[in-house]
Parts: sequence; C-alpha cells; structure tokens
Amino acid sequence: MLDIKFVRAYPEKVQEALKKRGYEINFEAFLDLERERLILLRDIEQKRALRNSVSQEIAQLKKEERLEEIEKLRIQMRQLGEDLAFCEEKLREIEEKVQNFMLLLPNIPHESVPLGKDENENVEVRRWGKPREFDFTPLNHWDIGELLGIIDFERASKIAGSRFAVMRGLGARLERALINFMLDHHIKKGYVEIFPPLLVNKASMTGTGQLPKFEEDLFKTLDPEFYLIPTAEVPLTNLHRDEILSEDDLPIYYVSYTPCFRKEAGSHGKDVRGLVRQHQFNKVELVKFVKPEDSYEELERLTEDAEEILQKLGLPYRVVALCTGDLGFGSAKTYDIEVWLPAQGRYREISSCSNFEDFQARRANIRFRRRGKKGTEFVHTLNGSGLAIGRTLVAILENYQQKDGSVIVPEALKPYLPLDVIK
RNA sequence: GGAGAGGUGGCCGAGUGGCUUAAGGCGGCGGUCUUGAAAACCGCUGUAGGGUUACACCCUACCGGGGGUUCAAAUCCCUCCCUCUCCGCCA
Repeated sequence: MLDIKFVRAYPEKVQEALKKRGYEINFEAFLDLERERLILLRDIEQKRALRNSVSQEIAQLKKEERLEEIEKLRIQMRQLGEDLAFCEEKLREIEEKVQNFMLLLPNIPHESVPLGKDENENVEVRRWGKPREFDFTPLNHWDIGELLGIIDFERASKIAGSRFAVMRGLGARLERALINFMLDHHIKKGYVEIFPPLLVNKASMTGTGQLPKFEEDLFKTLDPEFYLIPTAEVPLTNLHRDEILSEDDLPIYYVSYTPCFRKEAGSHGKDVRGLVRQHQFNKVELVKFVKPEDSYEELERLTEDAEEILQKLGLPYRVVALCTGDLGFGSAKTYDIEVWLPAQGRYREISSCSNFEDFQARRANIRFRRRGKKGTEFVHTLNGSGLAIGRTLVAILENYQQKDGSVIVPEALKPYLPLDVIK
C-alpha cells in the first residue's frame, strides 16, 4: 500500500508514476472522498471531545448529588450520541471506500526501473555461462523425463489432473537433492531456515498483496477457510506482521523450502506440457527485512545469492531488469533470473527478485524503531526465488542430457545425489 | 469433537462502570557517581489519526475483532477469532 498522505498531497505524481506501469487511475473521486472524510473526522472528534468533557462533568455532579442537572445533561448527550452514531456510520462507509481504493493501487516503480510497456522491453543486465553446443538435437525435458522413467505426467493427471506431475525414483531424488543443495547454500550465506504453514489466513494474503486483487489465482479451502500459499513469501513476510522490531534485529534473512500452489488462471494454452507451469511446485524462497536505506544494496545481494546456485550448477543464465510495464503489483524493482533451456532455445524465468520497499510493510504493519529515536518507521521487504526447484530440474535435464538419453549429474549436486549419471 | 482457562503498551503484568490522561516491573533513552564499565539512584519513555511550519501544544481513537447497553466501557451483554490446559480421536 502507498502512503495515503503522499497520495493525497501529490496525486499527479502518483498518477504519472502508475501510468508508467500501464495503470490509468483517476484520482478525482478519491480526493473528493478524502476531503469529505477529513471534514467528517474533524466534526466527529469535536463531538466526542464535547461528550467526554460533559461525562466528566456528570461524574462530578453525581458526587454532589445534583440530580436534576445530571438529567438535563443526559438528555442532551443522548441526542449528541445519536447524531454521533449517524456521523460515525457515514465515516465508516467513506473509510471503507478509501481503503479499497488504496489497496488496489500498485507500488510506484523505482527511478532506476527501465520504462516499457511489457516483457519485450525488459532490459538484460548481465549474462553468465555459454549455452552448450549440441552435436545432436536436444530433447525436451518431458521427453527425457519419460524416457528415463523419472517423471510421470499421465498418472499425475489420473490422480489429480492437468498441470501436475509425479516424480519417480531418481526424479524424486533429484528434486530432493536440489532442495537440500539450495537450502544449504543459503544457510551458509546467513539466511535462517524456516518451515512455515502452507495454509494461511486472509490477513496474511492481504499483507503481502495477493488479496484483494488476485483472489482468482489462489487455491482456497472451505470450512475452515484457508488459502494455500502461492509462494513462501506469504508466510515468511507475515512472520513479522503487526510487529515493531528493534533496529538491532535488522537485517533479517529467511530462507524456506515450501511447495507452492497456484491456479494459473489466465495462462490457458501456455506451457501446457512439462514441469514449467504446474499447480503445485517446489520452491526455495529468500525473504529479507531491512532498513530503508539498505534495501537497494540488499536487492543486489539477494539476486547474487540466487545466481550463485546456477553458477554452482553450471547452468547458463541471464539477469533482466523488469520494465515498468512488467513489474509485479507490489514491487518497486525486480530482477528476473532466466536460465537457458536448450530444447526451447531460449532463456526462461527461474527466479524473480524484488524490492517492495515499504509497500508490503505498510499493508502488513511491519515497523522498526531506531535506537535513541522516537516513533517508528516501516521496514523494507524483499524476496526472491532461490530457486524454483522444478524449473531447475528442467534446466539440468535439458542442459546435461547426452545423446544416449542419460543425464550427467552436476558436480555441485553430487554430495546430495551421489551418482555420475541419471539413466 | 467435549470441558475449562485466558487474550491489556516493545516485553511481563495489575486493573470488574466515572480522579485510569492504563498501576507496577522489565527493556530503551538521558543524567548523577566512576579512569571506564557494572551496580545504585534521579528523570524521560506506547501507537496511530486530525488540528499545526513543528515528534512544541491541543483534540480523538486504540486494552484480540465486530456489534450492543450507557451521559460515560479495558471493565457489563452478545457474537466471532485466536492461544493454552485436560479428555477423546489420530499421523
């Protein structure tokens, strides 16, 4: 959420910034509501002040047993109370409208974010590794997986449906090896491992920005009502919801392996085959809580931490800075890491690292107090995949495949999967 | 699923209708003392919104959420949520 005082004071600045993201927002109705809200608020507070002082007076008169005077004041105050109740109801309605408007405003992009209208205008920042030259036509990962008997899509669709996979034998072990390899890497870099609940409440989903705008992407349970997490970002960021941290607690680094659940509504026809787009997938996620002045430096380091996984695995990749039009709802700046997939002949997203600045912190009410200073400030939150497990597995199968259909196990993974080849 | 207890400021914890603008403690900040630190002592210290150039001052709200009774609610009533304990069931 944006700072309402800022939006109120500089609506044209906010409008202009959001235009860069492709949002055309009219602030007139909002500004009218805000004006009305403040007038009403002042009126209500004055009435409350009057009631409070008269109540004090009544207490005093009661001691002196001046009953007729009390009765007179009571009648007046009953009248005021009814008036107040009416005004308060009206204020509630206005506040709800204002709140709904604010919750639907996306974050303002950082000044360093390239201008652009969609993913075609993202800017490549750097490349690592050289795509391997094949002396045969590389297979798709789903063909490799089926040939090796390590991924079973057919039975997955029988027991669950489309966009699910069964990992079998060495496929399951490879998945597990990748999880442990990534977790250990990040723990060494100073992240604290968390294993959180995979079902969360509505307040948590609102805190990180999935709700109210993206309800249709989420799986939900009935009775009792819970949401399945679409990413560990949700429980991790909400760990400190409604907390006031001390300056000495920061920065906080968390790493977490969790399954993630997404409806993938609106992606019909995209990536229908293979592991790239699933309703359930595993991911290792990084989340940081930092002081505002450090957040852009922390974004660079978080992105590097994710990149190092690909470097260790010897998988070629590139880093792109998302342009204003492709930026996620709550993000002020995002780097995507894209891994090379030889069968598709292109780079595909495997990680997305974002600085939310105080956007999530304001929604989730995550603050900190500076040593020796009065008052509180919102922390900055960041997160990034480090990495998506399924897509990493795809990249390994495709990049390390051999002519005979077997797949070489990358050196860095051998402590976790003590084999030379998967065959 | 059944029975019971409880949710109060950064933390602990008192408070059952009006001198509560929430006692007291811990923590934090400042000071005295000290070569320095600790201890001791003294003072200050909740969050948010509005009025304001102003974290000076004034007002309002906030004691799990929502609603109600009342001139007045942390306190009484209703309702929902959450936590803990015991029993039952269970990986």
